[in-house]
Amino acid sequence: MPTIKDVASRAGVAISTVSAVINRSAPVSEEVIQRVEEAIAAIGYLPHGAAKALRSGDSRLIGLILPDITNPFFSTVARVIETVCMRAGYMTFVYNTDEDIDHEMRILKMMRAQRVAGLVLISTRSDAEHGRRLMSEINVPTVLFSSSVPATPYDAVTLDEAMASRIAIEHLAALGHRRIGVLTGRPNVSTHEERLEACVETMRAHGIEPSGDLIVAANFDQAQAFGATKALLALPEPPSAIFAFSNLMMIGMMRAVVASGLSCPRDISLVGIGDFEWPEIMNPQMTVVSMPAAEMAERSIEILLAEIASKRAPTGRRTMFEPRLIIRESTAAPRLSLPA
Amino acid sequence: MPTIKDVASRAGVAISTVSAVINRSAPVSEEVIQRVEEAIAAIGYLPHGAAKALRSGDSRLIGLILPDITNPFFSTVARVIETVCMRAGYMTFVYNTDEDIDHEMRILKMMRAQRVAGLVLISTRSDAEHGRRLMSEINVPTVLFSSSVPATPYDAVTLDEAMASRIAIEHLAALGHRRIGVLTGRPNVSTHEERLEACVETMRAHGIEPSGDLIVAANFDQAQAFGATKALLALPEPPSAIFAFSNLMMIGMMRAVVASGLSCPRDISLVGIGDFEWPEIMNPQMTVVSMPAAEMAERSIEILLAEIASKRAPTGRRTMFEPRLIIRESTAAPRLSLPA
DNA sequence: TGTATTACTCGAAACGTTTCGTGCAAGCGC
DNA sequence: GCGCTTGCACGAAACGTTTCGAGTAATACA
Repeated sequence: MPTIKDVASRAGVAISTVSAVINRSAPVSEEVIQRVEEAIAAIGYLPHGAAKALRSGDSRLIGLILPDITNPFFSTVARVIETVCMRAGYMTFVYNTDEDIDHEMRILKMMRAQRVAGLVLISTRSDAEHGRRLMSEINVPTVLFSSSVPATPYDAVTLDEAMASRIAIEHLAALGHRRIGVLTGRPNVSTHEERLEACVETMRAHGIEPSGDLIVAANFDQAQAFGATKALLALPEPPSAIFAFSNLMMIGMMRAVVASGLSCPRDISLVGIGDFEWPEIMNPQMTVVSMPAAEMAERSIEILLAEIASKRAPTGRRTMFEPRLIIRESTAAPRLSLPA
Repeated sequence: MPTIKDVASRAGVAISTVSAVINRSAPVSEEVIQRVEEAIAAIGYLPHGAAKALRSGDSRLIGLILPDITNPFFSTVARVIETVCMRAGYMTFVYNTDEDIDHEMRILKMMRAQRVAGLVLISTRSDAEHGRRLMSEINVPTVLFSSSVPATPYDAVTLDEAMASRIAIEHLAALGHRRIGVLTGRPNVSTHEERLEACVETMRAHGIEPSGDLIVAANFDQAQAFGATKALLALPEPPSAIFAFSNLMMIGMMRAVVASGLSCPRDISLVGIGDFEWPEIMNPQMTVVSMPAAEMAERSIEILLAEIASKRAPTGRRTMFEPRLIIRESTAAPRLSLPA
């Protein structure tokens, strides 16, 4: 591959002059610019990214760490971030953690080895201990996405998680449901904790005493949600509605309802957090709490790029977005309401 | 950030010795290895990727270029490739072309600037002219995925496209369909060309003369498939079945059927190429020609890594995988068959 | 007309590694 | 006891850039 040296000698100028015209970092005469650009085109020169990064100390690389790109929510996040980064002259590394904390740390290490200029991190845990580990492993501007980690100075972009639970439970309560099942995520994850707390609060506010039997952790996982839903449905007194904390768990619920020979919403109402791109092809069309994925992604990368550009310390601010309840077909009044 | 120099001075050895223990590239006494490893751990040293790449001439980077990571087919491809690469000590860049040929070339350029060691490319076009452009732009081992480009020396991993069309059309013909619509992709794409040719052949083999009215290009696109399907349905003599060349177009078809107030498979049968992860939550469950996405991805990256490792020229071989017809609910016998 | 300024170009150092030739001591065969 | 190999450690060069101080010619100012 040709180097800047080849360009220089072909154009009959010094290496530093070529650099100046490429980066427009110093005044160069029109005539020399011409010659250099011709030389570049003629030999097909492309600056060597690693050499540039090494010398300038700026990798122009950004890392995105998320649970699973296969999840449509995360893939749209990735697309948005990639697009914005490219426009700003950054390339992106996208890596999957599979919600495995050790793997997350391993990926963080790889990113650090690449000297990424910044990180958007959808972390798998959000307790203080993990926060400390993160702090020791991360030495670049970082924004947390869809989770907030205490004891940590990073900016965060999240949903208003409490509101998400509240509008879902209120919808169900308004329909007349009293026995409401909840498929939650996993302890030490802020989305889990905050949504769960708001669920309980909202139920109590509506005179429903949350029952431990009906609130089950399903790890944000489709298969676990399937199993948990079947178990819930097999209870002597099954819930008349179930609320799930993720889009994948919603799918698990629906599969379980089908597999149990029941029908939604006739036998059971279903709501979840996270929308689907083509609701009309689903059976039934799901009532969901939808989150503005693209807007959130855009905001997070904007915050990150601003922090990188300004070289300012993070503010530790949390930017929240509002979820929206979309009522479709999967929720209805309970079939027969038992006397309270 | 600490450098190898800091490690060296803390361990009381030369820089080259540190390098030798890190890379196990030369014999080092057990005692010195100890000291060096302690020093590394103590100061939290991580080799500088760009410096390594620059000096060694090996970026340990692999590029994956695909149409749209948001498409579940491609996101599973990306996951597989990322996983295999990481295991082999490579990092991956994943970029979306949006099926825009100029954007594809731009991304190729970025990849070249990063001096990626290899490329798996799901190209947007596959005519000879594009092949020539590719050849001039690509100077690293490359495997083409899901497309084959003539006049090009690259290895390719694809579906047996002819078989995909054949089994779909044969299924429809066996059910008794005579007026079969086809939603194709876009000219100059090998998946389009090969599938279309096989469609026509198979129809003729079954005594069905393909009609130009019923074969419409929808660009592999969901929205265009929606429109095309509505148009097909509004024909004076609408088809009794439609076959689409992609999973997204299948969704477009189903939406169009719903929007037209019709019912599948009662009023029309629908088949497509590409499966969905949770067919049972769809209405109706789709009959599809499924392709082994993960296996294909795995094979392609294996071929690429082998080519990189062996430093051998590509063989130009095409590895084909067999599609499989999965019959579910969206196909049935035509409602009333007109006399031929 | 002399001097300060500007516009341009250049050469060399530096970024953090790997690689290679060299040196040195110990062990070996004869 | 001598020369050879072997095992280990070292120093310096090189990878392809950017950056910076310095040099030169032309222009502007007084």
